[in-house]
Amino acid sequence: MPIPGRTAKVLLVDDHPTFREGLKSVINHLGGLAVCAEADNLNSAMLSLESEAPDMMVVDLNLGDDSGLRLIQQARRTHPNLRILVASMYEEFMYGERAIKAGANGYICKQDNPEKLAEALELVCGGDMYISKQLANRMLQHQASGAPQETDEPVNTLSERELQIFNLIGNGYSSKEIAAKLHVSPKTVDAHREHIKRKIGVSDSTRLVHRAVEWVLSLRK
Amino acid sequence: MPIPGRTAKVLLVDDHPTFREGLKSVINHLGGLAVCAEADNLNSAMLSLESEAPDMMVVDLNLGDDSGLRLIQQARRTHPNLRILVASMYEEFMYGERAIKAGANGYICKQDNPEKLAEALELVCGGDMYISKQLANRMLQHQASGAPQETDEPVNTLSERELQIFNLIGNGYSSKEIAAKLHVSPKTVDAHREHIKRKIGVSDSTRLVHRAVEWVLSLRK
DNA sequence: AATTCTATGGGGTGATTTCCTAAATTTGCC
DNA sequence: GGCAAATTTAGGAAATCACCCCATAGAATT
Repeated sequence: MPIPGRTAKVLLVDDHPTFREGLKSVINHLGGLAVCAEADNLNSAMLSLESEAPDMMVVDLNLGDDSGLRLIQQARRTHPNLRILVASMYEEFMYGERAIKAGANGYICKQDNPEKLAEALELVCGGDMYISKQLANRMLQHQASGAPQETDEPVNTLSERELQIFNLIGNGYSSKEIAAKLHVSPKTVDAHREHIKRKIGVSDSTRLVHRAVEWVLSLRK
Repeated sequence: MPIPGRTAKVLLVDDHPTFREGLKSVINHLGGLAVCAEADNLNSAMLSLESEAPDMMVVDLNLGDDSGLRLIQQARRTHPNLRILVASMYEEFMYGERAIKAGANGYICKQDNPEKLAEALELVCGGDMYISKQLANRMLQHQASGAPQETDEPVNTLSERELQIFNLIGNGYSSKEIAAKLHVSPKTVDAHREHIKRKIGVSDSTRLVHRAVEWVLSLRK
């Protein structure tokens, strides 16, 4: 019984109508929850938040143009008590931390079965967080290691030099090339890379490149 | 009335249970069709083809390890009369031609609305093809010119396995992770990476990741 | 003045990449 | 059917890189 005394209203935000259909089916069989509106992009989701005043939002991170994280940030700012559950097709370790920092209350994968989805829905609707132990631990470690965990994108905490290198990585340059370009030792670039990795919270260099490219491409649009 | 005189049996193959739920909902409201089995990977799908003898299969291309195309090929070989409809999260022009060549009878996007899905289901189940005019034209042109499409992106010259790995790289997975996902040696993945690099013309692994991420992000419209 | 942050790099170990090679399988073609 | 080409698989060796700890010096902050 997530919201005492009445049925909780849920807004679905996903750009796949058939997936929304499935979500609706699961939610309506759950009891205590009812879908009150649907949206397939950031703007119509924000409008529905105003007009329908839902208690909870289930949101995909990839709304065609990747605006899921921004939607979470905006919704969290304007609706502090809204419960937000992320349903992403990507594994938790890829987007989980960013989603939680943006203001989500829980994260599940679309690959998860309906039982897990139901569990997450009930917990998040009841006001609890729903994240895996692994992610919780990872976030605690990042917290403990002094990572400046603002609601901001971690990119903003990079120093100028680090941002410059992050940008070059995102444009496809190797460490050696960056070193040559900046007239410093490859070891220096290496050190910067390590710092960047710690700041944005990735564990290996494959994902550093991935993030960097993602970021660079997000600037071009 | 797709199959005269009786209800057509449909097998759903998708690794997102909630999406399957949505598909089921649409299909069961359609009349003339009924879901007889579900699967979330290549092997269990092939087993269901044997045990349930469905008339039709609705299949996602990205079954966790991206084995959808291979499933279509195998299913087409062993079940020549099976109707196969692809429901992919990627737009038709990216995977459509590959899917049809592998043996599919139709292709829709998960972003399409249930009406279009219903239309595709009925047409394909009735024995027709369901592809857009654009794709049909493109395939005819390729057929006519005979030559491998030089004007196309080099990505299209990748073999199926190579494309699968390219895609996983673009989603941020390391070679080791890909090897585990595909149940092959990391050395094999490395070899594929080398081949891919040669085909798309990049010299080092940083740029390979860069191109892969770029490509994957370009798939999300 | 002390501390933290930033930029710069060294050193060493183990993992990864790269290159070469090669077998089994599949595919395409005549 | 059968041969050639491409694909998929993977091993070994050498080169490279990632990733850990560490150090120095200047700048910024407190």
